[in-house]
Amino acid sequence: MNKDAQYKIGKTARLAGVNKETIRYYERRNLIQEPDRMDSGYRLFSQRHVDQIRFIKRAQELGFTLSEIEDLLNLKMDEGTTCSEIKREAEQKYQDVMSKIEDLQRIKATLTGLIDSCSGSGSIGDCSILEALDGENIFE
Amino acid sequence: MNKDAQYKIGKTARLAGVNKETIRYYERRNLIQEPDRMDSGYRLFSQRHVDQIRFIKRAQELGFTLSEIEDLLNLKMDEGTTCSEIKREAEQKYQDVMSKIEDLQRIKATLTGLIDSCSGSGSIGDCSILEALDGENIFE
DNA sequence: CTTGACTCCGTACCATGGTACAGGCCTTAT
DNA sequence: ATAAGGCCTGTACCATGGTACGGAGTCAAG
Repeated sequence: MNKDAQYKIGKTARLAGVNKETIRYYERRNLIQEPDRMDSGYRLFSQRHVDQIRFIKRAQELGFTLSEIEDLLNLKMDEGTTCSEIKREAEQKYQDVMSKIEDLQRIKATLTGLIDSCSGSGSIGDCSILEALDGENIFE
Repeated sequence: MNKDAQYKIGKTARLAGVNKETIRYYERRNLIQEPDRMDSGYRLFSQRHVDQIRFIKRAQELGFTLSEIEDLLNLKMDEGTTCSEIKREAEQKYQDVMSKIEDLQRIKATLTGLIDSCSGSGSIGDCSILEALDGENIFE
């Protein structure tokens, strides 16, 4: 378990739980540091790279886009960054998530209304769901 | 207000509240019937087309993708479709929306936890948000 | 030393929902 | 009759987050 172990891309991908192509893609997008190279040109990644890829994956699970994660990583690397800057990013993302939830709640309410209005029997000539979608009054 | 009025694409786009290119795109995707054509090749749309484009837009606002809307339109056109089939689609979409909401609720809770854990002062060396993203234990 | 597995790079492609030309023809108002 | 504006097609491009492929070079185990 050498701290300075170097992994080729396949092993790195397995350790980080992603596809090899994803790693190359992250490298192109500058989401990870350029790896060392063997004489042959093979990439050599360190444990830090693996950790960073996992960081990216976790941030994605929290709804951050890769661009936002890039910003986050830049903040993370910068000695001058304060904790409050990071917190502000998290709070911004919290607001984003909240507003997505609100959008979906409205959609859900509309769907509930449509579903309740539909008897579920008969032909589509009388379907109140289609009528509502045809009309102007869905979001009243 | 002739029921059989025929509009060229620009007017149709204004009436339906979309971009001209969007109409052509919907036509390519078979989301609207092929319009009549003038001798010159100009498309001539009817009020029915306008209504259909609005139908599509409203269904989109409810979270249906264009592929799903295509299915919905096929059901709508088919005389043999029953109201319960339409209702089933709506219920399926309701489930989709619910599960998106649930995902976002979990994300929101995680973000809340991270934000609360962060004092907001100090340098990033001590930032509990970054620590959590570095660690394994974000989701509990 | 051979052979299979691995890696390289560049490019193209996937889905999603459009938008933006370019070059040329058509319509409409004056 | 002419000019401005609208419309045609085909193709390329936008963002997002990757995945796939081909042809060539490399590594490692037996």
